[in-house]
Amino acid sequence: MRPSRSIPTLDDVAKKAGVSTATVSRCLNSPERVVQTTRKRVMKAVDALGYTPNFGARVMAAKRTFTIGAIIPTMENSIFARGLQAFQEALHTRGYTLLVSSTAYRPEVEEEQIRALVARGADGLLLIGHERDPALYRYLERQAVPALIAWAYAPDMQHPAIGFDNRAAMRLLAEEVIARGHRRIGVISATVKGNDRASERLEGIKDAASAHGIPPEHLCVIETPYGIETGADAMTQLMQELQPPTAVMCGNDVLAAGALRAARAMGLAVPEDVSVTGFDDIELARIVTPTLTTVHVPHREMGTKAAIALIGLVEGGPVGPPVELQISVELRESLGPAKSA
Amino acid sequence: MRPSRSIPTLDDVAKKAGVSTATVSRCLNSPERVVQTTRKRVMKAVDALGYTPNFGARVMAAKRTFTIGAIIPTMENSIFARGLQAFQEALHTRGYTLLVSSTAYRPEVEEEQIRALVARGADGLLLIGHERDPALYRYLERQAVPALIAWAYAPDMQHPAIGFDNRAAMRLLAEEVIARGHRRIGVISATVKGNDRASERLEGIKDAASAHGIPPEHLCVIETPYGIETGADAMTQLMQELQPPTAVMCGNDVLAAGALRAARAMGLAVPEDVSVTGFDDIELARIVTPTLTTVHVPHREMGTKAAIALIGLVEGGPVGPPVELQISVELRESLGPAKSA
DNA sequence: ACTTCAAATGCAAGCGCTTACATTTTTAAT
DNA sequence: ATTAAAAATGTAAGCGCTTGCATTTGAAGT
Repeated sequence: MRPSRSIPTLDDVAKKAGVSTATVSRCLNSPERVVQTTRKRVMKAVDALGYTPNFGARVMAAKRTFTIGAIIPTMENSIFARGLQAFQEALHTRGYTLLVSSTAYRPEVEEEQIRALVARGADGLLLIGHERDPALYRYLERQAVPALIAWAYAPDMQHPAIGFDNRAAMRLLAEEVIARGHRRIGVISATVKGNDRASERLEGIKDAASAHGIPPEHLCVIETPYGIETGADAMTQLMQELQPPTAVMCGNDVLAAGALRAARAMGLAVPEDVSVTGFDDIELARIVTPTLTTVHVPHREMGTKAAIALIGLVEGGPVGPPVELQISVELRESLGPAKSA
Repeated sequence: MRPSRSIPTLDDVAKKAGVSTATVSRCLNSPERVVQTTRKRVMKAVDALGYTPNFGARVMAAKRTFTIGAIIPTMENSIFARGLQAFQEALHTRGYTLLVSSTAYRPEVEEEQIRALVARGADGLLLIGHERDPALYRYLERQAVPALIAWAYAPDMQHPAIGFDNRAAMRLLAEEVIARGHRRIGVISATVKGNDRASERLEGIKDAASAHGIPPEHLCVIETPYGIETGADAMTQLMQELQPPTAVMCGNDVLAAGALRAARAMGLAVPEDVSVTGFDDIELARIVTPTLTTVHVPHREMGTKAAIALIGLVEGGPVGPPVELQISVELRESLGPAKSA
């Protein structure tokens, strides 16, 4: 739809500067290969015309875009934001540009976005979690676009990855909860389908429960989409049971924030009447009242390392083993001893 | 760096299907122009080869990308996230893809990102706020890339825009504060330089102050970068003055959340000892304790309308006047009457 | 069977850029 | 001065795709 009038091309610049297009191209891409005087002349022409190289043409000719794509489930909250920001910064200092798309947790949208980014010549991709259609991995391989998986880790993963063991992390937290005497534990989990992080976290809780003689099926699990509202609703429901739990473990901090709000609305004191835990340690966790006991994830570190690793792959480096990041349990106010029955 | 081996091209598909490249191209872009039987054959070849059109080549030949770029100051918090999500959804249903970049509030990065997106063939751009180097606007015009400005509104704006009047909105809120008897008002503003939203909000407070006989220079203004920590620090500083303010107005909800935390840390009750207000009404505002009095901005509406407007521009529609969205003051717990001296 | 015309397909010219290779200019050594 | 080597620049061949125009095919009408 753009008027073809006026957008200057390499040719225009070349003409204006009285050189060949090759020289202009070299001025832009490897300045050291053209002598000062000509370079100056060319640059002046570039400025005068307000020339910007046409990216499509450039990609086509050069096969390289210095663009990395990231596809995340959502931008609506800070879970990925922090890590992504670090990722972007690290890329930027290394001369790469980041393009982000989000999928609203819908696999078919993810596929679409992956294709869009690949088609746009992304040199590499950052993907969240490892659970997706194998055909997609085959596609990426075929297109020779390296993809790095973040926010997930398992020692036996097929693909380059950087993350942490969601299951073990949540288990660690659950151990803390159980150690404080909680036996009736409610769980508010994010939707498990197509979300390996959510399902692994849930498993982690079950692991701890089994280990301490609590039959996993005694856990009262509510699965709900992402959000503060949904977290609050789930909490309300949990606490209305005949035998309400003494502790509610949430799949992430956002759900936990909702749970906290619901507890307050119901006149329940946290942690006196009921304990609540989260996961991710986003800023929210320190702001809510009471402050939230949660699992701390080194988001920024993950983002930075992901950038370095991905650039390594893009530039032809070898595929290293999955990288596991250390998490830690942050004990804060929202977790207390179980209320004696 | 991709091995040239194997990535299938239009030609490969054409050969495999025994037709010309033109026919394959038509199959992909205007299927109705090719007869069923051939189309099937071609599609089979496409699938068999795992063919994806090369975007660069496509752009170059067709001049149209169905891609919209958005450049936002930060992804680290939900201020833009909510609106952006709506923006993306609206674009998606209309067949456009959204690519996002962030600038960390640095103008030179913004310029870079704008160029990157334009070069990548973005059909249109979403920009936040109107304050930027005029040369950039000229550049966009020259490249014939329509840009829509969001999160800002002023009746006399030169460019297509959708947003709200930050100054008037903040003034409205300030009136409420003053109406409750506050005369010593502290202000925690985001960095004003290069950020018209921040400076207009500040002006809004001054407007209200002047109107009620409070000399604007009596306002105690602290300017600080974005963040919860910085907000908390500013609050601490403010409350240590000899004559601490009875109300602290913050430039956005995130700063206000920090202020609230600092108040608690200092043993100050909100709003009994000091009132606090925010701006934006992000989810945070309802979660903090006490809940935050703030200005509600219709983020999702803004995102959706921005998408529609921008697509209109991209598809050659006329440039409408700036659109003003209605905001409202949300009175919640954090604002109370001034503590009598 | 023989036009006529529309529908389907093929041909080939770019789109704007990079880069191998060829050519010219400069530098330095004899 | 003369010449070889190095440095700077130019030439032109694609990169993979779309699309105007030419050609072929097929259906319909006589």
